[in-house]
Amino acid sequence: MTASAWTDDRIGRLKTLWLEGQTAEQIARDLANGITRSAVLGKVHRIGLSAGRSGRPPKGSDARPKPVGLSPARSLATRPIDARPVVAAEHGLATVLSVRRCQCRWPFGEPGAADFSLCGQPVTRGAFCALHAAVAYRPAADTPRTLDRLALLD
DNA sequence: CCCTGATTCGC
DNA sequence: GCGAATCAGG
Repeated sequence: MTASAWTDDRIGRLKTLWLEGQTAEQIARDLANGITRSAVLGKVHRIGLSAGRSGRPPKGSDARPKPVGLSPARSLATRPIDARPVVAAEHGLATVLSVRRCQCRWPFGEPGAADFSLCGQPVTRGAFCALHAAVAYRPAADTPRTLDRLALLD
């Protein structure tokens, strides 16, 4: 078969593992083939993920140290009023910062979004609860039943 | 020094 | 679009 062909299946695994918090090297190892961490990173970036982890700030050529134009007189009473993201945990019961080792880390929504959350259910296998583990750690052959259950999640 | 990820270049 | 190399940060 085509050794390096990023199909939806592999991309899905890539996204899941990446959002799991797995390192590029781990993902590369999970994907197997001839995929190295560089290949994983390249795909991850092109796909739209990346950014949010360590590494390097968005800079390429110009450091842009903010030359001039700084507002001299700014209302120092600028209220740090927030948009009140109280609606947060609508899908999951945990956040990336609050989730514990024993809680399911299945991602809900887009990472970085205000409503992004994690499942938070008791972990059964690896980093997920029984239901999500069945999807994340698919044994080998994905039964249509498993995918059908996924649809029932939401 | 090690590790990580991010960005950029070449194919 | 793909991978590898390189750079930068922790």
